[in-house]
Amino acid sequence: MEDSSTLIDQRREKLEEIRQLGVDPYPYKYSPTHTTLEIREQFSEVGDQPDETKPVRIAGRIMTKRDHGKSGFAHLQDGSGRLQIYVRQNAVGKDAYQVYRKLDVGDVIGVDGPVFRTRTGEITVLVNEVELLAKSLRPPPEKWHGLQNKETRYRQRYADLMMNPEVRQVFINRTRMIQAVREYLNQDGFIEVETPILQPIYGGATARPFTTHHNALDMPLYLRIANELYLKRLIVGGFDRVYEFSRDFRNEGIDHDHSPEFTMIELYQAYADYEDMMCLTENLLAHTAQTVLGTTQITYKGDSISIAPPWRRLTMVEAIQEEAGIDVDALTDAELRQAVLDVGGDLEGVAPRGKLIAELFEAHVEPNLVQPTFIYDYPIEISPFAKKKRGSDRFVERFEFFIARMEMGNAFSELNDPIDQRERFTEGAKNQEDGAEDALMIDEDYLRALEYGMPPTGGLGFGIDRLAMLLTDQTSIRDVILFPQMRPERAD
RNA sequence: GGGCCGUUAGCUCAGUAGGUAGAGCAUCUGACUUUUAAUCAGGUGGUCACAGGUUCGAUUCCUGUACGGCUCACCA
Repeated sequence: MEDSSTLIDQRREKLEEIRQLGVDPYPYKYSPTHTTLEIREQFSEVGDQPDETKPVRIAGRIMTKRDHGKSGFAHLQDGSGRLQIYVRQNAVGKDAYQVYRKLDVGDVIGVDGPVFRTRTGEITVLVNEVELLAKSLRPPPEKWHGLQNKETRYRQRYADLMMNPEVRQVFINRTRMIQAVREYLNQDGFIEVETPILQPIYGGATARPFTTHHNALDMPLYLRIANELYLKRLIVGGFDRVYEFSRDFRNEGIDHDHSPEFTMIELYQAYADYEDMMCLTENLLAHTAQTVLGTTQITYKGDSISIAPPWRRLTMVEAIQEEAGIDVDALTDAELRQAVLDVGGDLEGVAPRGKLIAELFEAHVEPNLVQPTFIYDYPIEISPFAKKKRGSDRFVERFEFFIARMEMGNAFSELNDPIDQRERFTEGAKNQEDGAEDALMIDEDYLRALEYGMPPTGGLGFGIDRLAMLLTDQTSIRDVILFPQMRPERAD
């Protein structure tokens, strides 16, 4: 990172000059009275005469600077926006003005003075005192185009955020979205909990984990791929409604909607089933969109989408019938295999019927699900933690919901029969003999918990990052994660 | 993993049908006390991602590497 630059050299020289003038370029504190936004609001009626009896103090980064001899304009940017300041030599004094002239775009300063409106109508602080709060040594990106280069934007998110207000808004909306979800669940009697990220046995999903090692215990540990099984232990323990925003880690590919480190929310509600979860899902997301965006009508990649309940609901079998005209129940195993081959599916090993059905669904239906849609009743073979559908041995009470062609979340009537659960584990663990790293690990402690008895429970999980993408109209998951994972830069 | 594309000044980008490069902004010097992409005058700034090859000569053509983007496949 030691890239020599004359621009940086110049700023270091200025830093020394400022010190020579007796100014500390890195003081300890400043006490603003207002944010720039508060000034905009409180002084919206201000006239062209500054009211010296109502001085304000604001602090922020110099984003533009226009010097005019013995006066100058600049824009300060703080967390709430930008505001213009006007610095005049005969207001701040000659010495202070000398220091001000040495300041650069990028420097953080505090100013004190009254508010007025300039000839062109812009609300402006007429500065009586300037204080340098932090000297910037690295020149910021260009003021007009901002920072465009995607690689730099991801690697130096700080520069991206300071230059690109729309990026900042994406992340503010992400946070507000999380707050809206939390608020809704808290009001609905849910308790937010924290469960282990380091897990001795990973479970609750199928994915390859990140592996680490605990020295003192001398044992392997895994970064969680899901927190499902811990939350259900809490249901056994008597927390009837729990949720957790869970940073999960999956050692898989990276693309526009997959990140090795991502955020899910999982929630569990005792005495509920998957239909209750459908209602909760659509109401929760509608509330969230309404809170963050003020509407349930959103636009994503040019598609107009309504989040308002009720959402379309259809079973996986119905969906395949509708979109592909294929009645999977009428097909023999061989015909089903052929149907999968027809859509370019791969049939490694002995694919059970349920997997074939899911393949057909993914190929024919998933790409068409733009409006919010619940797809329910999944094949049992791909759903080891879901309870069998009432009256069926082949399907389970599970749904996933899709919006804008993205798989957003997953829910079940949770399997609470410990004997059935053990069989599902055993079935799933068979994959491990094939060396599959994402095979199910038998979690004996979880089975023990179920043996104590878990009430009937509805569970739901959905991807926070994907929801953030949807609500902020971003096409890549990296654009809703502040510091996306990147390969290291080459050391020069 | 495959395919396509990109990497040129601090930033945003041109460009060289092979003869070592330009603009705008930023920066520096000077002028300027209501500007706002301030203006005016004059300057500085680049191993053209990295390494090989072809060539009298490569930033340009070829090959490889690194990093990134888009996309297809896979996993969520």
